[in-house]
Amino acid sequence: MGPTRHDLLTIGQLAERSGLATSALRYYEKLGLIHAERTTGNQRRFARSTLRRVAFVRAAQQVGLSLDEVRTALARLPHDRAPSSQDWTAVATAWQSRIDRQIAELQHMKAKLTGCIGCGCLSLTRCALYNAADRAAEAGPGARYLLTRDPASGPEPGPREA
Amino acid sequence: MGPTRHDLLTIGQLAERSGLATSALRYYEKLGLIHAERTTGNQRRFARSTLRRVAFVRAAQQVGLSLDEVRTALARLPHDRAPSSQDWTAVATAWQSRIDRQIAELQHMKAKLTGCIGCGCLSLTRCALYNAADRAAEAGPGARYLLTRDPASGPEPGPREA
DNA sequence: GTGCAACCTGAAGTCGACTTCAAGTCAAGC
DNA sequence: GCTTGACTTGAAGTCGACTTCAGGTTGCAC
Repeated sequence: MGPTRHDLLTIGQLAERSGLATSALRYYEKLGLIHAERTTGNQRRFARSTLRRVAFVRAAQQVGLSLDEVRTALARLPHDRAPSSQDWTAVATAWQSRIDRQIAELQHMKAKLTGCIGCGCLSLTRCALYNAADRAAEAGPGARYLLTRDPASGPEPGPREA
Repeated sequence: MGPTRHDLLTIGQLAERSGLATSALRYYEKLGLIHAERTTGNQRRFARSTLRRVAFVRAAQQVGLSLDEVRTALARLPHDRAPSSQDWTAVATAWQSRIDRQIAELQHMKAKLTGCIGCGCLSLTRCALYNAADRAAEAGPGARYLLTRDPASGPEPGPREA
């Protein structure tokens, strides 16, 4: 099954080449992330550039963006032609700082764990991990990947150990 | 509202002290993550140690564990008494390597972005980012945080640029 | 002994990112 | 021109981690 005709891909071909399911691609189209022309018989035909767009979406997801955020990011790139180096640099640096934040949070967490291994405590009053988890959890449900430490969460009346 | 009586906490008190909603605590109980005794009138009363247990759950979630995995992890710790230093060290080191993996993936992604900024390409054939995203996305739906690059995904018949 | 906040239950709803399903239509190779 | 696989649609289902709701009960201060 080589490419059937000129530059337009069927949804099946796009799926195969992008590694996504056709259902996902339809979903993306509904969200406005990608666009398809239609044959007289109402079947989708995707421009080859859609492959690039889809890849962009997946990459953005890996960085932690929601599809809604991806839509915004895509809106900033030129509509359906190749983005310039500048366009791309802006996006990529934004993503990098996002990644940096995520890494920083992970390292913070790791440092806490190290401390806890040292002390072996799991002490309610002393353990940094507890104080980390304590109030650190209002990031809502759903696709949280790694969130939120919340320093200085006010002095609690010290409880006895359990 | 000081602690009303001895060492048992109502669900409201536990909620306040742990920073979780009562609904979440009931949910945790249903999953078997925490345990409550009951008054004659069927109201929950939590041991003080539950606070520790809840903190453990939240900390584990931050590391990226699902509640189901947390249940497993909790099962490895002594039932409702303070875990020993050894118990804890085992868990914490496991978590650390998890964190390390996550960090590594993020750094991998970041490196790719840096490369892409350099080349400014968004080239279908050359850009590492595309090849990363290309087949990297079968981690199922839901709380994926940062996943999966999939090296060596077979040579595709090189497409022209879009 | 009464008022009311806090508690109880099970069922259903929510969110994001999809997948699955049913029932029908299109494209193209023979 | 017919068959068959790829496509179409909208609606509903899934998953994890909860929240919200409705309708009823308990605990405790006054």
